[in-house]
Amino acid sequence: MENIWSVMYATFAALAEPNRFRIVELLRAGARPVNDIGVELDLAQPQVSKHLRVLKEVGLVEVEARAQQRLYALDPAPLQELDRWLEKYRALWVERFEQLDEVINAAHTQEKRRGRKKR
Amino acid sequence: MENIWSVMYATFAALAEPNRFRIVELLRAGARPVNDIGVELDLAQPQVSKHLRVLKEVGLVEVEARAQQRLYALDPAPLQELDRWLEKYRALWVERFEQLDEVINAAHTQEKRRGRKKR
DNA sequence: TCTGTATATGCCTTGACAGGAATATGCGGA
DNA sequence: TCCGCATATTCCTGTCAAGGCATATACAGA
Repeated sequence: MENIWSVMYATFAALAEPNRFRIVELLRAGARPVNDIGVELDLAQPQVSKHLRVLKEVGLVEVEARAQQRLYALDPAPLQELDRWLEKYRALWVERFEQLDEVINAAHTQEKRRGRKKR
Repeated sequence: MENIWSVMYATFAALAEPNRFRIVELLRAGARPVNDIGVELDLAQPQVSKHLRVLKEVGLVEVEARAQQRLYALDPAPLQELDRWLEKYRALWVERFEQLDEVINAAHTQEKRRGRKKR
């Protein structure tokens, strides 16, 4: 059995590769056949196919056969997963912002205080 | 000069490694010294140090010296970047949802229509 | 059925990276 | 100053993934 996060690792790995990231960004504008992608991003056709395979395996992309070509379209589902995962972290940067705010206020009031204990 | 996305690739690469991902998840609850992390996640100390180095390089973590130990804390800034990047994609899953909705409605009304052209 | 176009797959080489084990470094206390 | 604890670094090895190139597959049209 697999780790519950394994899907996320795979998604991260897929997006960590610059050319795949570019493909994802490109497909955001709409579906494209393989050759188109290669031309647009200046990649050899076999490499495009291979990258698309990886993207398909993690569910970031889906194919539709259109005569002899394949139309690849972005499937945002894994990105939505990522978004849900980030949810847990949003509180952190809000908190950070408040801390920063506090520091600024402290500076403004020129108030000197001893280092507070961490919670 | 670097690609504007290079920071994102690095963040993705950092999070694609299961043990680093676990470290990030662990640090969400608060800062920890190196040894603590190793014990908690059952990792050898050198590996923890190495993973922390990578996390620090991408800015996901920051260190505070505390006597002879180092307290590692999560820095959510890169995650916030990620969040901002995802912003552009949120519209996609909303759109998907609406398409799905449409399909459901169509099924409910038993309406038969010819395949519409893509926009 | 033969051909050409679009795409997928296989093989090879190379580079990056993770874990393991040994060792170096930094710092506080006696 | 010497020792010990906490952490960082180094070296080694194995694995895996990406690019380049050649080739296989699939399908439409003549």
